[in-house]
Amino acid sequence: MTRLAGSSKLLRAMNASAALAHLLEPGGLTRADLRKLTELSTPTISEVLRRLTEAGLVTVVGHNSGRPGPNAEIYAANPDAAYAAAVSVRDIGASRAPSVVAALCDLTGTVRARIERNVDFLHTDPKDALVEVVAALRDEAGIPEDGIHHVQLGVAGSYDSRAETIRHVDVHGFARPGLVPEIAAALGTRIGVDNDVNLAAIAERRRGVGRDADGFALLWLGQEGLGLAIDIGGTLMRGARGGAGEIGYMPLYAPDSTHRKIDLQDLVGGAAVLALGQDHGITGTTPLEVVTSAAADPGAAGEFFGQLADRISVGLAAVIAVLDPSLVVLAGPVAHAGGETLLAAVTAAVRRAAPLESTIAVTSIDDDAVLLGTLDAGLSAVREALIAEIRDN
Amino acid sequence: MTRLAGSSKLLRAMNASAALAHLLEPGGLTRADLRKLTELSTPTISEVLRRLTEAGLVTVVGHNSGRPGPNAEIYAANPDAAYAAAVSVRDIGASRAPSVVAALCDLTGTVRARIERNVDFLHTDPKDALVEVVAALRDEAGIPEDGIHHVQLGVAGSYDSRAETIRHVDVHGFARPGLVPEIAAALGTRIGVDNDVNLAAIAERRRGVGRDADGFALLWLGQEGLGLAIDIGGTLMRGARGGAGEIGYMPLYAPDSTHRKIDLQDLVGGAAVLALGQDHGITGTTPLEVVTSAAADPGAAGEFFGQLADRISVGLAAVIAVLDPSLVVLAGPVAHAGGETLLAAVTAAVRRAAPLESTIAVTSIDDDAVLLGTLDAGLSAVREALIAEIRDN
DNA sequence: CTATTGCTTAATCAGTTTTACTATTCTAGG
DNA sequence: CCTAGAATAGTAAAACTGATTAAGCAATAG
Repeated sequence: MTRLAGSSKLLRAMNASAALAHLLEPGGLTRADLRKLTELSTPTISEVLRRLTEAGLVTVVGHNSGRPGPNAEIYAANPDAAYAAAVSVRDIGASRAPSVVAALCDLTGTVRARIERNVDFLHTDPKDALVEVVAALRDEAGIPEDGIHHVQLGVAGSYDSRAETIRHVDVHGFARPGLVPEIAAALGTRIGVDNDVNLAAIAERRRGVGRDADGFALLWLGQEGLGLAIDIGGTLMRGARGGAGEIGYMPLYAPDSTHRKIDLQDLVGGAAVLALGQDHGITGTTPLEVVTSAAADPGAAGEFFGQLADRISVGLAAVIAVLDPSLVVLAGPVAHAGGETLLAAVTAAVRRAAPLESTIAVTSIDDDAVLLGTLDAGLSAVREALIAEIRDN
Repeated sequence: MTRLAGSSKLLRAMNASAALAHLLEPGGLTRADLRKLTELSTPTISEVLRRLTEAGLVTVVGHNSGRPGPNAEIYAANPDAAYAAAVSVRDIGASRAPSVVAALCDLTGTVRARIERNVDFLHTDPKDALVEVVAALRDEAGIPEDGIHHVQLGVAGSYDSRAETIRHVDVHGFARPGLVPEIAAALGTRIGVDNDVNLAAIAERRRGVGRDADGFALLWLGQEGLGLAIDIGGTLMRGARGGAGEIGYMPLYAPDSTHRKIDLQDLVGGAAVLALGQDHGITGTTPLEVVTSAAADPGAAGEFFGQLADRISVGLAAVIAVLDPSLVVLAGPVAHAGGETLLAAVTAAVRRAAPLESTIAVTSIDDDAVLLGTLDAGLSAVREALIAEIRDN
């Protein structure tokens, strides 16, 4: 419970930070709106807005009209008060996609720059690449040297925030201990790192099917591996060492020793999907191609989807039993390509395996979910930093 | 982030509630201690203590001495300011234990009364039984009619706090929708309901091996079923409908159709433990007896423990992959009886199945963990209610 | 022109802190 | 053993900060 104590200074800081928090939400607010939201009196709201405006965090963005009396001023957070950068790094592997995708947005979330790079991390130090990419973003958006407050990094691995170390990562050079503080020092900004699947879940929470859920589990079916993100009321469960959701390594029960030990990755990882597709005579040289062509002709690929769904339901059943999520989201390239056909098959398979109370859905994000989520995470970090700064300045 | 806003009234309430929160912790505090803890000035501390004392929430419990100057007064929460009652209801099933165990404690956590009943719920309405038990507790402790602020109920089922309904419960009469509000009305107190395994985890967090963990998963191996509780930094994950941790229903992967569908309950539930024991020629007519006699002669029962541990590791592997807990606690009668022998076997089995980073431990609570946890939960509820009451009176 | 609304100014109020002071108790020195 | 001095506990008064209430002025729709 609240153990904050203090004097009138604390009060002022709290009121300013409460107002700023409301102003950071999209859509402008008049003094009257803020009055209702914060339950503060008019003079106090004026005073708070005066200070926030002086600090450059808030600006007048318009005027009300159409009602009697003077036109009320509409305030909103100043878009240029701070910027957040997002960098998504991935193993190129089977797909031929760029290995670095990055974007920059202002305080209102508007994307100001977006670039793609094909960095060869075998011959480039991650720190140098990061610095170069962030500088390029700044150039493209035309933003001053110190404009970026936070750089958020997304990687296909688990991030141990306590040890500040990235683990289980395939991209060369990123597992080096001490890398993250080095990058932070080189960039001169705050830095956040998170698992790509977690970041996709953040995007799903803010713009996708997870928007109104009180919590959900997101199963990521990627070209290579698979992953899980757990959202509880908007916050992600990361586990003791950032390893929560690393279900690819989950061993499966073998009733007797005649079956070799297999894990979930062997069942629904990219290689397994590719092999399953070939068994069913479906064309394609990557998992994504296989599922895409199967989804194009669901009639012929019914058997394929059925078996794939059965395998997916093995993992989902464990997740549902442990977490009881109200919603399960299927995401990642394979799930996106499978679409409604895959969804129907998985729903049926899970219902067969266990009494199902969770809703299952497919991601509704068509753009690069990981990048969008990384941006969202970076933006949240910037906003919280601003609010905290106001609160305990 | 903090969106609280208000005027000096809020400040006073916050300061009072912060002080009360500190005073509710065990051990008395002087004004000087509170000064350091809250960073408030001496006059303010005096004022806050004056108000809290007037409200009867705080009393002087002693005087400092041995240092120069006047003897400082030592303040602490008044034990008799409020009481919490805990009632643990269980299905008698194979064990012959009482079906209702209840206790009452004061605000400092001292147990003032404890009773056991063997209520036949086939012929008694839960509401009537609850009212009777709580009245008996009050009598035994000699506490006035309105002294009990909160009654906490523990049941072997999942509690959906949104629907105020108990699900998956074996005890007759408790699944009836609307029961919980009825009980609350009949008792005239606040009421809390939770799953027995969750409550055992609360006890483990406050008095057991989970004390210093930043999070843990508790696997409950009971006489009948099994369950899981997930503690994240002191708060429990309950899932969308209170069904998180209902891993008994978790279906297991069957690589081909020759194996019938089985779930985890079939593998490590009480009946399975009993059967496994009999297969290995271990004496005993209940799961607890089997494990107890096996643990008495670990040399002869090595094979039994090995196979049991293999089965347990199936469930644990899924839990660890999904949650990445820093600690896994084995609890419940079977685990308690298995002790260090079982622990060693399970640790070995899990290590074989998956790269293990989580520590595994056996519960360190010898008393009725569920009842203790229920008391703890009730006490926390009372304390938070008092703090909140002060805060926004 | 009037009613209504937006916003500011002045006066008041509540709560905390600073400063000053008194009272109490231990320690040290005679 | 007694007493002076130092350190600490707690209170009282005054000053300070920030919020609210009340009053008033300006702007605008109808």
